[in-house]
Amino acid sequence: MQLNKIVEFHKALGDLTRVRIIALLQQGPLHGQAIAGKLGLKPPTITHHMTKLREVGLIKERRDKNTIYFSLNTKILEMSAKAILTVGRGRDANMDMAVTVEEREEIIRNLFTNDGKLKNFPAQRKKKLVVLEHMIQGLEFGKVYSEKELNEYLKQYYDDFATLRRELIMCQFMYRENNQYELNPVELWWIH
Amino acid sequence: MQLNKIVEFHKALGDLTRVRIIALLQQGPLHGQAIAGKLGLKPPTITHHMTKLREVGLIKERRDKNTIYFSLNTKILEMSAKAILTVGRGRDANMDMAVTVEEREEIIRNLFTNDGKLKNFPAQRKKKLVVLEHMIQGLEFGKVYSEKELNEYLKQYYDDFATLRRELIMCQFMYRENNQYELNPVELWWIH
DNA sequence: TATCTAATTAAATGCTCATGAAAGTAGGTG
DNA sequence: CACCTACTTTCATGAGCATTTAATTAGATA
Repeated sequence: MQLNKIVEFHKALGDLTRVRIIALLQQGPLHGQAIAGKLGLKPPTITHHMTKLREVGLIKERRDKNTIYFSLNTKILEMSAKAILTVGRGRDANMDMAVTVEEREEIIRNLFTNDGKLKNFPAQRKKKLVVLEHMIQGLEFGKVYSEKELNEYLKQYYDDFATLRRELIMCQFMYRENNQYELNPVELWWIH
Repeated sequence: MQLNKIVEFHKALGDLTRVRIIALLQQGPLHGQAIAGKLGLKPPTITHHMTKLREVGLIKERRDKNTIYFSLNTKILEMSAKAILTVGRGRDANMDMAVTVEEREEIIRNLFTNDGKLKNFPAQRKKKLVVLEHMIQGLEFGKVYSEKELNEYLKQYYDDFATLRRELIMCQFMYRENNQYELNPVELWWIH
């Protein structure tokens, strides 16, 4: 898994309020005001924290009338929690250590314009992985994308979105099921 | 594990520099200046981060002349990383291994009056655990109680609240930090 | 002794972020 | 329509913290 993802995950849990929210959601789904009540906090504060937790993929939600029930994405929680145990080791080392932070930054600097557009799609596997991993940062974990949505998203980086889409599947960053696309669990990225 | 400990652990890993240090130490011990060199940072910065990591138990060190070799305490890393997976969970589920539901009900029926008062505090360990677990059901998980608040709460069950308070700590149902009390997550309860 | 190296401390700087008040949005109901 | 409820957005405040420079401590060596 990418170092930044790991950092963001732990940053999300490096706050007492958010850990208490996790503890509450372990018992079952809850809506916002219930959480606020149990923790003695105001609704805006809960919104703020749920946003943080959602950004790292830890929250699933279901809407009923104008009440939103939050629940825990335990799959993501488990994978993210275990990521730190293997960082810098084994297969992971080949991605994150063989490609140093400086190298990664240089690859991205060379292959993307200042506007964030991809200049050309690299053939070299190492660069390809860096580029793909960089572009999917804007995608949400656990969310299902239609092919149209995914095309739109990819087009902001590169006109030949079909190539990008195909590579995302072939390199296991994403998973396709009857024309719907979803990010693969981070675990699978290590296979590279 | 204690909620605050979990937070401190994740706070320690919620920083890119420290995660990079962890990744480096996964490969083997390193001394301070070597870490500084590999990360492109100054020695004081490394000192700062090693202090943070040491505070949550992640660092072992060995001194050779005036060089200090840091290495990773992988045991602590693993336990701390997994703590978030069970926080807030299990309340009733995990206790059952020691005592059956029927047994528990009989113990509570025998030792509490109809008003819910505790008749006397049992010496037998098994009964003691059931009684304590029963009484803390009214406490909020994740909330910090002053000693005064806790005394007030316990007094509703038993006049000798000091005994109850001491036993709650000794049996690991609660955790005390500078005269503030908090419920321990369930996974500690059945250690003893 | 003086000197070199490694690590730490102290102080300053600048950035990140948790919290809540006030105002705004969205969906549902009478 | 007005009204209610649940949630979000914006903004201000204040606390925490990552980083570095300069000075200091500690150990080893010649």
